[in-house]
Amino acid sequence: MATGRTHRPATRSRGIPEATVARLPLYLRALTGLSERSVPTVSSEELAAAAGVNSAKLRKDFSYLGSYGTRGVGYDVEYLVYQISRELGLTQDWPVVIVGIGNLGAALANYGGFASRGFRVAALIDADPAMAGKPVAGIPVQHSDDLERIIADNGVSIGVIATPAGAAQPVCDRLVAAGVTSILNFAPTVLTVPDGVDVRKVDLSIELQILAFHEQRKAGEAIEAGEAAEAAAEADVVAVAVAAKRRAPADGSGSGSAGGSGSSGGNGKGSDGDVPAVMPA
Amino acid sequence: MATGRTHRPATRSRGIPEATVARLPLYLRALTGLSERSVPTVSSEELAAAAGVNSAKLRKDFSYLGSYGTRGVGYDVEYLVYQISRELGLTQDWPVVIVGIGNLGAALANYGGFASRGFRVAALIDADPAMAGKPVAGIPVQHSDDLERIIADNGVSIGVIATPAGAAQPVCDRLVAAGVTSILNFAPTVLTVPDGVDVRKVDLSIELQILAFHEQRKAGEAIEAGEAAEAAAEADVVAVAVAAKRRAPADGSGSGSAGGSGSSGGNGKGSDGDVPAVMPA
DNA sequence: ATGTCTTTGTGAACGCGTGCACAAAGATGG
DNA sequence: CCATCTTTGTGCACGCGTTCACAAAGACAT
Ligand SMILES: NC(=O)c1ccc[n+]([C@@H]2O[C@H](COP(=O)([O-])OP(=O)(O)OC[C@H]3O[C@@H](n4cnc5c(N)ncnc54)[C@H](O)[C@@H]3O)[C@@H](O)[C@H]2O)c1
Ligand SMILES: NC(=O)c1ccc[n+]([C@@H]2O[C@H](COP(=O)([O-])OP(=O)(O)OC[C@H]3O[C@@H](n4cnc5c(N)ncnc54)[C@H](O)[C@@H]3O)[C@@H](O)[C@H]2O)c1
Repeated sequence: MATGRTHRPATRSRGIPEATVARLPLYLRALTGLSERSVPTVSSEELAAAAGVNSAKLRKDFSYLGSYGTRGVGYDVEYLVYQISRELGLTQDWPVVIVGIGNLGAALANYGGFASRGFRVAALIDADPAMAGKPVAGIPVQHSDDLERIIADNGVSIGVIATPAGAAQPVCDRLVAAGVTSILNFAPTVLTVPDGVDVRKVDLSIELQILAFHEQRKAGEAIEAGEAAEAAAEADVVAVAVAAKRRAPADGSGSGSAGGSGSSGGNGKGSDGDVPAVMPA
Repeated sequence: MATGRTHRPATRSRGIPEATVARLPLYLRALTGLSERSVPTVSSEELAAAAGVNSAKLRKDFSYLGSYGTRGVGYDVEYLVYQISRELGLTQDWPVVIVGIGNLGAALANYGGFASRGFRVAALIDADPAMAGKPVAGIPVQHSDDLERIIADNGVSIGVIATPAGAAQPVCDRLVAAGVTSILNFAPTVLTVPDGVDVRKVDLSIELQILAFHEQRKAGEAIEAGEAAEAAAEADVVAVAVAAKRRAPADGSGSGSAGGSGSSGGNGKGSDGDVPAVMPA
């Protein structure tokens, strides 16, 4: 998940909670799908299922936008699509620049989902002189010397950074100085920006590490359970039916549906008994 | 940020809060930087600044791992690097498969940051027969017919999905059936998985929409302020002319009241004054 | 040994987000 | 017009996450 705003301790922006804002695009996507299939109305229950959220949460989210539903019927799909689009600012055109046209930057430039919702790739910028003029996804790459002019000429307020980590902060500073007030950062660095500028980051490495944490925990629990259950013979399974032997540690607590997990941890490795490289004092 | 776990209402995994787990990679990155510069110890204040978080939060995060600091001194960098790595499961090897080797998948395969921390690209999988055998980032692409065998042979438990949206759920199902229990999804779809399987998603489109929301809000506020202050000269909040002609309808309603529905959008503009395609009844 | 100074670890308060549960609103049928 | 049935909108309670603030722990100097 690309998470992480910077600064702004959850300022209830115009009355709409941040968590709600983050879900609106999800609803919008589900609604667009319904719209294409000409479904006229949808209930909170159905839409919530399509978006993968709780229906009460969805209703509360919509309540922040106003009362757009009809009791006993549900929500008018087209109308809701319009309202959410307007709320998110998608009824206007957002020129975007991508800085750093390498592997990732090029993939982003080629991404069709960009233009689909009000976003338009206004320019591609790279520091490599050899790339200047070369077209990527039909758009000629421009040299970063012209960054300020490009931002100004196109009225760009959203910038995407796909440069190496070391270049990210300097590029960010230039973008901000040139007038950009929203940045989507793919480089693995913490960007520092002045107040009034929003930064969101997408960090593949962090996502994988979070998954690894849970994966390790799952494997650990499985082993614990397995050993407790007396040297289960199912030692080196990997494929077997995933949650088949689900052992739910029955954590006891009532509310949280828990959801631990069983399942085979992939690597049945044994070599993890490493020792701290350095002791603390 | 790539956000979004699926299911699991924040089950305090092994006592470590989910929010803390999500920050550990951030700390680890900062610590690695210090380690490379041979800094022996670091205070919570310094490290927190480097990671872009509050120092109290950082100390509380570390307290979940144990008492690894020394009062009056700070934390031993090397020791902390090891502890966090171990906690995240990075001391072991995690074979990963990438499914869908298109623009994005190829960029991911080429991503160096992958191997840096215990993650190893075990295989690249694509449904296009024309791609089979072709090397991408030095690794030959394999056909998706062999998906199950590849997962099993390599003991893969983490899968990355970079296929078109339509193929994501079927691919996900096959991965899970084959034994994968953690999935990082780049396709713009809500994946449904059985209990015990973790899904995280990276959704560029959602990130942009969230930025657009705030961008619109900023523009609206700037105008409000400007008008209220009567052509005040302090217009240069950050980016002066950015989207200067937007006119947020300033819905006025306080919290919840939900009352003032009417008030038709205040955009007196000509061109962008779209009208709801359908009214709600 | 004692005092001072730095920094950790955490108790406690607070606010946000979530989900339950239900009254009210409105559709639908007779 | 009334009864019934569906579904919204939201009051409320609860738990997680964040932050403040401070006592305790230990380093270091004298
Ligand atoms: N490739 C991925 O899948 C992936 C995944 C996650 C994160 N990332 C991160 O995204 C960033 C880009 O990754 P990549 O694989 O595309 O790298 P890359 O080396 O292929 O591309 C980087 C590009 O940035 C350009 N560049 C360098 N300095 C610049 C500057 N100051 N101004 C403008 N352009 C500049 C380079 O000329 C190059 O074209 C890196 O920070 C990487 O860590 C990449
Ligand atoms: N390119 C981006 O920057 C970007 C950004 C955000 C999200 N995405 C999403 O990532 C996904 C991939 O984007 P892309 O630009 O690389 O698309 P792409 O069309 O270039 O690549 C898709 C690849 O998936 C393969 N594929 C299709 N069905 C498959 C199946 N059933 N099993 C295995 N492989 C299959 C195709 O052969 C193709 O090689 C899309 O869902 C897209 O929306 C892409």
